[in-house]
Amino acid sequence: MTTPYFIDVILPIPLHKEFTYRISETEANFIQPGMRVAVQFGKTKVYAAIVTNVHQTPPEVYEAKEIEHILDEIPIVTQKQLALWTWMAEYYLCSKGEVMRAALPGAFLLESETIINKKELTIDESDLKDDEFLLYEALHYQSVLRIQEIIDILGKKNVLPVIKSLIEKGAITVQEEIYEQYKPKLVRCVQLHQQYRDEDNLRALLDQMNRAPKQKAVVMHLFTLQAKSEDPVKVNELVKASNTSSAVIKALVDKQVLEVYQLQTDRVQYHSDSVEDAKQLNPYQQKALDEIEHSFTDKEVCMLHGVTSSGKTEIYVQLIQKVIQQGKQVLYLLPEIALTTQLISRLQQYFGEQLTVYHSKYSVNERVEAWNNIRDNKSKAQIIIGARSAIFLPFQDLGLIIVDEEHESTFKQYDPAPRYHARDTAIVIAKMFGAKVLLGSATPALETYYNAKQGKYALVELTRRHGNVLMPEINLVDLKTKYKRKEMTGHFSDVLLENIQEALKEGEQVILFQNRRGYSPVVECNTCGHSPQCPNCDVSLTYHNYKNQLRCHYCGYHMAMQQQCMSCSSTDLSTKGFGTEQIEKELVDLFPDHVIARMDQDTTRGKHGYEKIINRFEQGEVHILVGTQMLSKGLDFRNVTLVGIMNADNLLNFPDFRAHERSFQLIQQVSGRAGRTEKRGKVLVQTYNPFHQILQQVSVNDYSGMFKDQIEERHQYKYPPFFRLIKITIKHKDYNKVNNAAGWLAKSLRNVFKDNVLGPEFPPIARIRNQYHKNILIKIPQGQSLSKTKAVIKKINTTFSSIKDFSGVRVIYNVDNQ
DNA sequence: AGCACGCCGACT
DNA sequence: GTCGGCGTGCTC
Repeated sequence: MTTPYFIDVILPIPLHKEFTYRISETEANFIQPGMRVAVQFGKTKVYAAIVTNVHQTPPEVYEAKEIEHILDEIPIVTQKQLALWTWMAEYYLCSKGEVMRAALPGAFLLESETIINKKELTIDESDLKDDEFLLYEALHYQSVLRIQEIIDILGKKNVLPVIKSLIEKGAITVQEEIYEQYKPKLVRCVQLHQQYRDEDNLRALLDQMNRAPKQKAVVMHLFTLQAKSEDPVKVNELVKASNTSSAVIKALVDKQVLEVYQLQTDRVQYHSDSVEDAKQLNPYQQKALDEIEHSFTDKEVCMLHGVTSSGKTEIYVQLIQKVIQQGKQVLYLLPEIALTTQLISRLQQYFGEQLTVYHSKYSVNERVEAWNNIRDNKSKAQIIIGARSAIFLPFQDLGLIIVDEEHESTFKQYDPAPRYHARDTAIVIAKMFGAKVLLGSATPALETYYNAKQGKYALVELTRRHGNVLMPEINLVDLKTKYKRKEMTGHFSDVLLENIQEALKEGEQVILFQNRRGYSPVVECNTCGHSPQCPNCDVSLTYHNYKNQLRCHYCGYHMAMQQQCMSCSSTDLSTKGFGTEQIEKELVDLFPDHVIARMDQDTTRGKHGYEKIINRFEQGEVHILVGTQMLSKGLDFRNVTLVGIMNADNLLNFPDFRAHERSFQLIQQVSGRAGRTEKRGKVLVQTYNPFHQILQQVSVNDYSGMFKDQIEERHQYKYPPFFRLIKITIKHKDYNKVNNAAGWLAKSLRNVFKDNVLGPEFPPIARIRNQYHKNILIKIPQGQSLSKTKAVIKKINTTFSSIKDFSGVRVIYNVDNQ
């Protein structure tokens, strides 16, 4: 009598529980937590599940299914990762399955597909209906069919009844085929056939080959290559070295002189010829480095507040070097990896092959290889650089995490769950490993700076720009007076134009920032005031001049630009507001002799969209670059002396409690692009509110003033860092359902949390993709238990989902909503 | 989340 | 009469 064994697994679905499957004793001896098993779930689906626990406790109320098979030889997920997943699911109010989906490279998740086979025995065909016969016939020609093929053959969507009926009649069988996406990359290598390892045979061969000089040359080259290194000789290496065609090689293989074999190789390869020594730090950098290292003796986290181009990267390099010398891994998090090719190549120069870049745009196979290298703590995976999802990698022995530009909001995942913040999660991971965290920014997030000021984190400040370059001079331009005095040309003030002219004359480059893409956000009828709306979302359509289209930036809906008002047929239409496209057009007219480029979502589509534009600008091909947010990210252009911000007001007026902080950060970051060499850069900020506190503070680089004001406001209005936030979004296509559901939820929450529940309120855009939205905000004071709060929310959510009226209503929890 | 099951209106 | 619409409920 054998005792049964069971495993608990995480499935990649948004269900808040684990599932139990039965395994054999042999399997139980083999399976470890962190391995993948293929399991059937429900009637049809097969998933790759992650084992969390092997045990002998049978489930009480149901019969556990057996697993299909084991997918891994060794765990692909570490114990620490499993612990992290648990923490994330708990903290960010989502399921472990959702965390799993976000954490694993796509190739680790199985895809399954139903395939249909014909049975051997023949059946009475007259017994079949038309559709059934059609399918049965098709199987005579093709022994295996997939669901999609059957849909095509029968020309209708719902083919399952036909399949089911055929199974009953004994004509076909179905099976679920699972396949792994990951295929190791193989290279063809070549060696001399065994029989010629013997010297006599070899001599005979070479004599005999005198009549085939080409073939002989190949063999001789093979010897040279083998002599050069121990590594296996690749077929294409040999072809290249002996300067022949693969036909010659093939002939030699056919003659059994050579033999070809397959070898597994790493796709992720680096070729760095020279590894540079790290640069010598200047005294200020050295001092900062010493302070950081000292702080790590008693603090886990250190904030490095260093003004733009103060040389934070060199400090990171020094720290990284010390950590990898101890044999520990380093994680370097960046807000957006596509925009940081400059930084990556710099790090590659220092660390060469020890650096692994983890990129969501890499192929599934490349990501699996990076994952395995990190899990195996290979020497080429000592430093891992990546965007937020890199926190999910299977680190073995992490010593340091650097979060560069830690204030960036892209570190927070918005959709889908888990809605995690990579900076905050990084701190949790570091704790697990006993590793240190360095947060770097020129404009720290208020929360972070507050934590540093409170002594929770160490604080190191670096106020000197590298090479003593001066901070750019920031001037505010009052648009109101400029318009009144008719000193505007399009959207350009005379001051801005003069400065552009001057810069161009000096052969310098200019960056112009406008935080809105498209040509013009609103088209309005001058007769009736009507403006075209998106049919799926509650927004006006944006006019894009280049394609002569009206587009919705929320759902992608687009239509041709209308010549007449859709409401009153008047042809008197005008445009309101402006975007990057319009700025670009105005520039082309104003500076016909100069090259102007635009960088925004519309122009950077495609794989190397960013790089192309950035390269052109770097090479000096482009004189003026117009763009959105994207421009603010760590680009290092030597020749830019002027930065213009076309309109600061639409940043400041954003309806969000972080709008002011964000505006400060953004303007400061964009300004940082100006004057990175001896010549002092200049920044012109056009605004209707030159006396706005934030703009005043930006103009004199007064971060601490901004911090003081903003933190005061946060305190007064009960926002982070004093209160934690959980935003709840209720979504459904039915307006009334959203209203009722949100009302019910808010009322239940208010019973417990009283005044700390805000809303429900419709967001500024209440309908997106035909779904109505309504938000509730929960504020959690310091001292109120987070876990208890979340337990209450979970309980209310359970009750909510059991109410029939609210079925189909989606409720989204966003913890620490940004 | 999927996906099957089950019950009601538009067509061969 | 079927096809296919999407509401409901379950998944070890």
